[in-house]
Amino acid sequence: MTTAEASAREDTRGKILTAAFEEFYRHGFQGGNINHIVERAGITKGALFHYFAGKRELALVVIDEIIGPITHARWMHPLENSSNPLVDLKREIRQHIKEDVSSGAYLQGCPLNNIAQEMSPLDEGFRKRVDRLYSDWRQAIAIALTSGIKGGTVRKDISPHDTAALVVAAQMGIWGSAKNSRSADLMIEAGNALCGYLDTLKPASPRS
Amino acid sequence: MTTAEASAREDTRGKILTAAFEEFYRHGFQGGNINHIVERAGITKGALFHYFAGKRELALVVIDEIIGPITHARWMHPLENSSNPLVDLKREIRQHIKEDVSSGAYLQGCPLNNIAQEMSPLDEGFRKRVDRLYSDWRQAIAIALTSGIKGGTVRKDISPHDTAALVVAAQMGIWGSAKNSRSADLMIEAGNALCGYLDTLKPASPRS
Amino acid sequence: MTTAEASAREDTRGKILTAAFEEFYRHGFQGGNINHIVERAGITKGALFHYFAGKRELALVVIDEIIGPITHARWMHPLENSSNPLVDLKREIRQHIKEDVSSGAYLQGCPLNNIAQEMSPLDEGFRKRVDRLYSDWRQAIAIALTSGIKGGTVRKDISPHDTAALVVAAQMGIWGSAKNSRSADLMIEAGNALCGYLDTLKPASPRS
Amino acid sequence: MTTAEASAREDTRGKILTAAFEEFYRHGFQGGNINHIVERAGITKGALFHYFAGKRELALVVIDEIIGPITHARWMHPLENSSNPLVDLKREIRQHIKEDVSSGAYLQGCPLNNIAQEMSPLDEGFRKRVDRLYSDWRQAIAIALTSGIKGGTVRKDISPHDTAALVVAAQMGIWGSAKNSRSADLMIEAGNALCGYLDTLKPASPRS
DNA sequence: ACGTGCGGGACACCCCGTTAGT
DNA sequence: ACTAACGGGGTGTCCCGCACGT
Repeated sequence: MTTAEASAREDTRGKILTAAFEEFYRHGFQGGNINHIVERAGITKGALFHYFAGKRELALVVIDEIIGPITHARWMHPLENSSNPLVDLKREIRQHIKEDVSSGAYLQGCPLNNIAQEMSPLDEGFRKRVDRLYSDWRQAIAIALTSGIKGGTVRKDISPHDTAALVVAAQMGIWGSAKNSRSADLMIEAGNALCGYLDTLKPASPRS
Repeated sequence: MTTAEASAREDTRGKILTAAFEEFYRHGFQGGNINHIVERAGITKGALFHYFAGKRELALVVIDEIIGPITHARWMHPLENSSNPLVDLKREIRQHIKEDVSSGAYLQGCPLNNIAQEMSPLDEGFRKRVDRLYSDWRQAIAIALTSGIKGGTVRKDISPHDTAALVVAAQMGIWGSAKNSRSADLMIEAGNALCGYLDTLKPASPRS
Repeated sequence: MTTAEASAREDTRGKILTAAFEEFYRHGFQGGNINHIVERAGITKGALFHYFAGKRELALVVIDEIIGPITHARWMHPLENSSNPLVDLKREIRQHIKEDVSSGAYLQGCPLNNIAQEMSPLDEGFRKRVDRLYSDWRQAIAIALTSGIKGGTVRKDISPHDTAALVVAAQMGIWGSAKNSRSADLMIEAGNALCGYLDTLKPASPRS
Repeated sequence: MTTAEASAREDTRGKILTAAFEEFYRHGFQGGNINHIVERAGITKGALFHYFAGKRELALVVIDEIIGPITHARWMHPLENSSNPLVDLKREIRQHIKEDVSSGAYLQGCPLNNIAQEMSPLDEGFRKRVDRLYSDWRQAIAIALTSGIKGGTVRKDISPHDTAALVVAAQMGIWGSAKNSRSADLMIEAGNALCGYLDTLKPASPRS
């Protein structure tokens, strides 16, 4: 295969994935329409079927190749080798809120959470892939908190494992709340409260 | 209309609503099947369309008459006239986790959140009803916290409004996390962390 | 339900079955087209789906309610209480050949055999229903032959069981041959030979 | 073209034909799937369409080059220059039943008859090729019987033409019956009866 | 108040064939 | 000779809602 063909292939495949991500993000998996995907990608059903075995398989690849990398990039990479996880977590949170508010993404919800809530109880294939991402995310936070405890930037009496579970859950809930309420303010306010919570995890300052 | 007729009417209507709640809870609104509802309710489609204008209207009534009352009973009533909101909130949370773990409800997610995540961006009618419930819930917590501040059982330097938003969001996220992971442990651990957060809202003990 | 409704129901159901029989007879089950059936029956797909769960189930009912009764009426009933099975069998064979030749049915083959050859190896549900009809047919012949042996109109040294199997097989093959060759003559000639075979089953005349 | 090239060509073509025969034998022509053929042959669709104009043409070549030669070898060649056609026919029949029972081929039916029953009324190209094979077969038997009459091994008062038609039809029907019933016994029993029929074609022994 | 036959349409699937390339 | 991306359409499924009945 030539380079041109390979890139054409990746191009078409990528267009399908992008269009599928958009469609499923907007209408959910069950509500998503294959014809819309085909139209938006500017291809035909034959091409789609050539690359993906069906709607379900397409959605699973969207999770693996679109949603997964985004989640890693946004939530996990910034915490790697963090010396002060509380600061880094707060920066992440504020950064993500700022972006979602200005882009309007807060109105559509978290792509990962959307698909999770819809499909987890219905399809084990979806559930496993989504759960892996959330597990990784929780673990990344727990590791950062543990290293923060060692480095003295985090209180020693908290459970990194439980705390990580709460932080992830809170962010799922915050984005979901903002979506339901169509309220950027709500996102900001709850975000502030979450940052306030993270502040309580700092070691008691020696003298105050 | 006689009393017997009226109660027969309520009986049929109630059976439809119960069956519809079950169906939408399990498969979502878009994935829910009217024929299944009809079968489970032991009635016919004619009866369903006699009482409800369509699938959408049926689901809206389910929110109003089934999910709404449950939410009020579980989350809002226990906080009314609370003298110590932190204690009451923690009791609520632990109670709900215990129930959901033993009933297996943690596997299906929160009925309100499920429908919220699926339908809020797609249909304004759904969104408004769901948002009203969440708003009420947040307000109930905020009022309780405010009264706690006045009563000296809650720190004075926190924002009841923001805190309420976080508490509600956290619980949305916790139940959703447990659903995705099929893990009761995760629900318990994140619940513990949430209770730990609530403990940080207590006024600094006079001497420490 | 009123009589009018019931008969309307039977009417629609019957129209679908008749149209389906025609379609499957002409194009086979796999090649048969549901849209053609709907058009020919003058109904809609909704009505078809109301009465039958799908293409497969429709075809199975066609076997039970159309092909089965025809087969019984043509091949089995005339042999009941036969005192001279060889004569009755030959009359059946000649009668059926005459009818098929004049109606042109010899060009389309035997409805039962068509569906049998196509679907038996692919679907156990089809196979069982078809096999039951052929079994009944063979048994009807075997019983008649046995009773002919007792009555002295059939040779005592033949196996009614094996002979019945051959007679049925021969008729399957004769109709099939005529279909392939588009030749009424072939059907007549092979039918003559089959009648000749039946003649050899007569007891040796006492003196000759 | 070199010898190596030619043989490579024949190799690919042959693999396609073998795979196509298998597929059409199992699922019929209409139910047969080109992708399965391509996969089983270990080639690509491009190669298939390079050698054959389409699904239909492929199937026609399968008849000509696979099914036809098999039929000739099994049914016609053994009868050439037969001095005692009844003995040779019976040997053929018993041999073929033994083989089909032990190989399980009785469950799949006769490849020629399968395609004949499915496609003869739908496509004249199929019909003509299939009919030619059956005609040849009938003629081979008729010629052998005629020569048997001349040689004194067959009764003089039978019609070789009609008898040949019945013998071929009976074998079509026997194999078909066994396929429908999934019964090797049925094949054997009907085969016995057919051999019994052939025995009646022997000239009456001078005195007994 | 409630049953039932039925309308009409959309949706996912999947499949045969072509064409630009090497 | 052979490849692989791709075209385009037909097919079965199935579902929501209506229009009558009684």
